[in-house]
Amino acid sequence: MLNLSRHPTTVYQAIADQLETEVRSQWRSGDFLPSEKQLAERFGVNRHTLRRAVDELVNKGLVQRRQGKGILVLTRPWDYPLHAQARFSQNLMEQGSHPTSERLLAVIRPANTEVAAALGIEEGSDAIHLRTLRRVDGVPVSVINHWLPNLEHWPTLRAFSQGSLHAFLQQHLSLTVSRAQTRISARRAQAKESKLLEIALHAPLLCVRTLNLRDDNQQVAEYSVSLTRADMIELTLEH
Amino acid sequence: MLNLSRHPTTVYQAIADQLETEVRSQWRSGDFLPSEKQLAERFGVNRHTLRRAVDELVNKGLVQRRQGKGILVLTRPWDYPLHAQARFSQNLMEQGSHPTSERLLAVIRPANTEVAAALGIEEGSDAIHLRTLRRVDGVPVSVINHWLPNLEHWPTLRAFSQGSLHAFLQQHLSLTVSRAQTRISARRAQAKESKLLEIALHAPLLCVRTLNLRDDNQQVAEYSVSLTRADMIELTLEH
DNA sequence: CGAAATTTGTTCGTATGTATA
DNA sequence: TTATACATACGAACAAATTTC
Repeated sequence: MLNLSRHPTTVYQAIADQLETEVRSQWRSGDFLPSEKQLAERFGVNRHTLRRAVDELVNKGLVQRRQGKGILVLTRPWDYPLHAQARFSQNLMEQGSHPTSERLLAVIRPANTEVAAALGIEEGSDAIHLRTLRRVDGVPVSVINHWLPNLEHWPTLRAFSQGSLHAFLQQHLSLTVSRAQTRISARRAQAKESKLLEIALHAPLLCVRTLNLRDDNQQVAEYSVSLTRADMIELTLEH
Repeated sequence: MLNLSRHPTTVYQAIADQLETEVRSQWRSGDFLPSEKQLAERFGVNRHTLRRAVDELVNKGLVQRRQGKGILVLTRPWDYPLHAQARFSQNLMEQGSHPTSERLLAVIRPANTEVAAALGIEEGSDAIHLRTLRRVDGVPVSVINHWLPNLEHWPTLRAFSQGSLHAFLQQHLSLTVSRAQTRISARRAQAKESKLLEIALHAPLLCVRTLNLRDDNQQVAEYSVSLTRADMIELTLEH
């Protein structure tokens, strides 16, 4: 009855495998699975064992428990090709210059420790803060926070609404910038990020911090931190 | 007895909070906690309840279970100050040339699809496969798989046991190599990787795929895939 | 080397609490 | 209010991995 072909280690694991297959094929985002009681009866196991199996799906981000309601399916179609076939590649040097971005936020706010250190300004002093969301084929892939120390650019920048920020700086402020340093790390998606990027809580994100200098005087022009869905994008670098 | 000050919701949560405090203050990486039986008796709860509390710490990546042994503490003091202060930086260009690596594996085996494509050989034909583990201050940070297409190097390479692979190639085979392409992605740690790197299951890993060419004739000399603890290492790139 | 003891992992059962419809 | 469904907690037993003797 159960698929025990690959790793027939435990009962709950076999049930988890079976449930994952069903969730990925015959259930859709927003659906609720049958109740734990029903599923336990169907598989002929104790409800604890069934719960342990569902735990696996919860940890994989495929379903969510809702007390009093049921087990919510989160499956997204691009969850299937876990292998890198369906990934997009992005050149690491193209940070901040994607024509497909939309602006989510544009404010002036005090710089925190990290931003102040990067921009070379005093902690708590004002800086321009933009947030953009980049999509590929309509799917959100990166949320990028940009900070700029030069407040004189604010009247112009607040008009930025979509497209490439670097192209905008060039066009409206005659400002050309180049990358001085790039730092790459990875971490799990937190609540806000998982909502923006439409992914599971704790899904892995690539984090790229870039410092951009003005070409003319080598002053810091922009500091950006991009968070990119690691299941969608791979960074490349040619030497 | 238990710290119920903040979220006194459940027994297991209160125990988890208490254990987390203790793990962060009085235990060190590599220690084993008292047995579940002892802890359950100490807190006056059933072993299931104690296990549910430890589950919380496992999910946070603070401890790891080892069947038959105990509960391993992984405390990383840099877990809370989410700022990257305590991180080590690694230049992205230094892939494969770390003097602190130890060899875990050295075999000849058929290349799978990915490796064959990278090395430019036929799928299923033999290649040299090395696996190394890199540590920083004794803490495992990267596991690296290296594949080399030239089987003539095997008699020499099988003697490689520790240190920098690239230095070894240079010294014993007069082979100098350079990076041609680098691809960077991120994913969650799977079971084997989390054990090797002593991190939580599903902890984020940076994955760097590098293609190295011989300097003399530009032939593919080595393809490597490194998996690095994202909580420990940050990749940097100066331009 | 092997048997026993220890420790974590899995599975059953039962009961009660809490959130939702 | 009642019924349903998930959440927590206790108890018992055995399996599997590791260490110890």
